[in-house]
Amino acid sequence: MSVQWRVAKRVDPESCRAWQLLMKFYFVQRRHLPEWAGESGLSQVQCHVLHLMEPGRPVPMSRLAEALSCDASNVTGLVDRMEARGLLARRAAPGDRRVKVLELTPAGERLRAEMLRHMTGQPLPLASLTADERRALVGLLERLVGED
Amino acid sequence: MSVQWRVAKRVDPESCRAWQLLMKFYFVQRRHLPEWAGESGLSQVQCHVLHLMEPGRPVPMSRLAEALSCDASNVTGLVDRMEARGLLARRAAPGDRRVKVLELTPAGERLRAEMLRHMTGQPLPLASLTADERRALVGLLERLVGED
DNA sequence: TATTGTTATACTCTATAACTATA
DNA sequence: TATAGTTATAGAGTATAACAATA
Repeated sequence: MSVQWRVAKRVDPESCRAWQLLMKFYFVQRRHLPEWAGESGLSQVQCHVLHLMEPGRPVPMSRLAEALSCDASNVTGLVDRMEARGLLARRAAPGDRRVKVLELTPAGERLRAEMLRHMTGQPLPLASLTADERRALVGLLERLVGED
Repeated sequence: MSVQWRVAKRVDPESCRAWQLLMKFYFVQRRHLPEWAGESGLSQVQCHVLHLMEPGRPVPMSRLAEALSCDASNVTGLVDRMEARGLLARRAAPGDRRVKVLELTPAGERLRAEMLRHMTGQPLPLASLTADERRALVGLLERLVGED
């Protein structure tokens, strides 16, 4: 870890400020996550699962563990509880009898849609931006978060 | 909840897209939070506490519960564990003998600085933006997340 | 009376290690 | 042998209710 290396890693002030604000945004959102769950009592990780599970797109358990950056044994219990609540279901995967894929139930799809509705509009004052500014923000975020 | 109300709440496509991307950003960051904790094994909520606790600024327990949107009884256990790890300390508050204020220890300050360093630069490709774009992003985020 | 923080309790989240079934 | 998922276990996070000390 030489001086040269540290100099090479030095970033400009705008990037530092941008990162400060992105971190702050993350924690502001984290604080308001209970509101997104609404009356349903979803936990943070359950909100994350619901966000990841798109209707009509089965997801193997192992892929969920990867997407959550958590251990596979964790996913077992998590899916147990969400399945017991009727939000999703395990199904056999064609081609490999070891894997189980997850699908949203109709109730799960409804709750997911409700959560997404709760998330949009709170708590940031997006309306305070002009139409041009919103377009610029979308363009920048597309570059950062990507399309996938 | 009349039809008029629902029409009044309708938002433009740019705002919808912006919200989709902001939500995605949140969950992308959430996934990478274990990396921010580095070798220290900090949990998500402990990272949140460290982010909130600025060196030299004592915080009452009740204010921490409010900032985390969680119950006061939760804060008791959380602070117990972080205090046991030597990251922060309870102190009596002048003027009101009911309240206890929290302060970072030197070890807590060091770990906080290390966490902030880990957070900046990962996992978003901020370097892919031009200097002008970074300035624009900072300006928009300042408006959204505010200064506080 | 109201507020700050704690305790007791119960449930959820999380990782580690050992295991089964399948590839 | 390696991989997908489960079980057992232990510790951390979380809310509810009841409580003590203070305002």
